[in-house]
Amino acid sequence: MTTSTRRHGEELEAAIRAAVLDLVRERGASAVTMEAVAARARTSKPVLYRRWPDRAALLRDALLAAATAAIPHADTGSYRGDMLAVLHGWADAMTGELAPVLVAVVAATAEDPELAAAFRDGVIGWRKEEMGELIARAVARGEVRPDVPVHLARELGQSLLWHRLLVSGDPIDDALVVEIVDEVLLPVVRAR
Amino acid sequence: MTTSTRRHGEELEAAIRAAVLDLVRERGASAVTMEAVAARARTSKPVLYRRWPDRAALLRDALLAAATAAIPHADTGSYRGDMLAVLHGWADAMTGELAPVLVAVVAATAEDPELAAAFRDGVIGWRKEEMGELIARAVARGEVRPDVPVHLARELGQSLLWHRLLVSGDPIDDALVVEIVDEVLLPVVRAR
DNA sequence: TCAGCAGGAAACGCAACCGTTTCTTCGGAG
DNA sequence: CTCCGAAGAAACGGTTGCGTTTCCTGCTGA
Repeated sequence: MTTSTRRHGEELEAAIRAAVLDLVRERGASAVTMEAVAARARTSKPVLYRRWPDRAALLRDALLAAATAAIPHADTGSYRGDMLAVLHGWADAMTGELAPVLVAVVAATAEDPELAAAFRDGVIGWRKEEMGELIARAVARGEVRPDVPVHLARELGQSLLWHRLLVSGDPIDDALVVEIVDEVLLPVVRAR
Repeated sequence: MTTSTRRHGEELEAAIRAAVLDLVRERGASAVTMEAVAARARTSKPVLYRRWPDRAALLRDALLAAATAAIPHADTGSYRGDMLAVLHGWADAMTGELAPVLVAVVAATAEDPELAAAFRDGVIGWRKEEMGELIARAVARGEVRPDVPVHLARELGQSLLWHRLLVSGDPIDDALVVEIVDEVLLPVVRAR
């Protein structure tokens, strides 16, 4: 039985963060009230306030932790393989359980400058570096022209996926990823 | 003096919608309370409730009206010219006074399915058609290969701009638009 | 083993905002 | 000119969520 055992430290915190994400998924970020989180995690408000100064900090922490875990990496040996792997990773995140969380992060960004800064420095900044290295490897292998506009190439594939997730609402699937790589990324990146 | 004149009908409604947008810009969508809107528009709550059933409806209405007005069109006679015009239009919207409003629309979409549907059917759907026609004209002129993946090509440029506005926070300017057209759109669309 | 820290339950006062009601006053249509 | 509908001011009760406090209890680590 896990029931009625009093949780501590790391275990308790994980349960709280999970409760936040559950609420985001089921009823949106506005449903993440201190009361609701405490109830959902079967704990109490003072426990929350002992760890996070206020509601915004808790939401920020839980969302960022989840988003960070979602970033895909790849080093398959070819540009096409790397890009397929990375974009499949994003597509999975954007179609699975994490999708509402990713949407919520961006939405919350609009009203929480601190979250915006952390998200862009941490999550997005890290992703930029990964993509930069991926492209550098491809250039070194001669698969990608050396004068490719890196700042565009490294966000092109993800942009299309984010656009569908956030703006158009159009479906995302594996066929789309392949199409993006073969019809968009390769032509852009190929020597002319 | 405009002061102390009692406004009516269309004029009053416009002032209310403007008040909503002002609040969104200055203090975020969560600051759009019925009290705040009434105060800002120098009117009273019953006036609001006479026109909109609740807070969500008012916000939805004001945001959608503003977003709809932002959609750029173009028919310059060339694919490159059309795309430059359309993307410059978006870039202007995303860097000017409308930027926080566009962000707020997408953010609000996450918690208001009715707004999401209206935004995607209306604003985005309309844009898709415009872009489809733009591409069809370009195909007819022989500037674009006939087997171009239209569903990708028509959202490619905008995706990069939306991604910067919503996700990465990276700057948007006219040089970027030119680069997108010349380095991304043209290579993708050109006969191979 | 036992002291004390941290978890958990309950209730608190407070503030904000909802949507409504009442009443007064302006101004536009006939 | 006058009448009626709409504008505007003010206050209402009700709800919700904040962040805090108090108190008890069980787990953990010395």
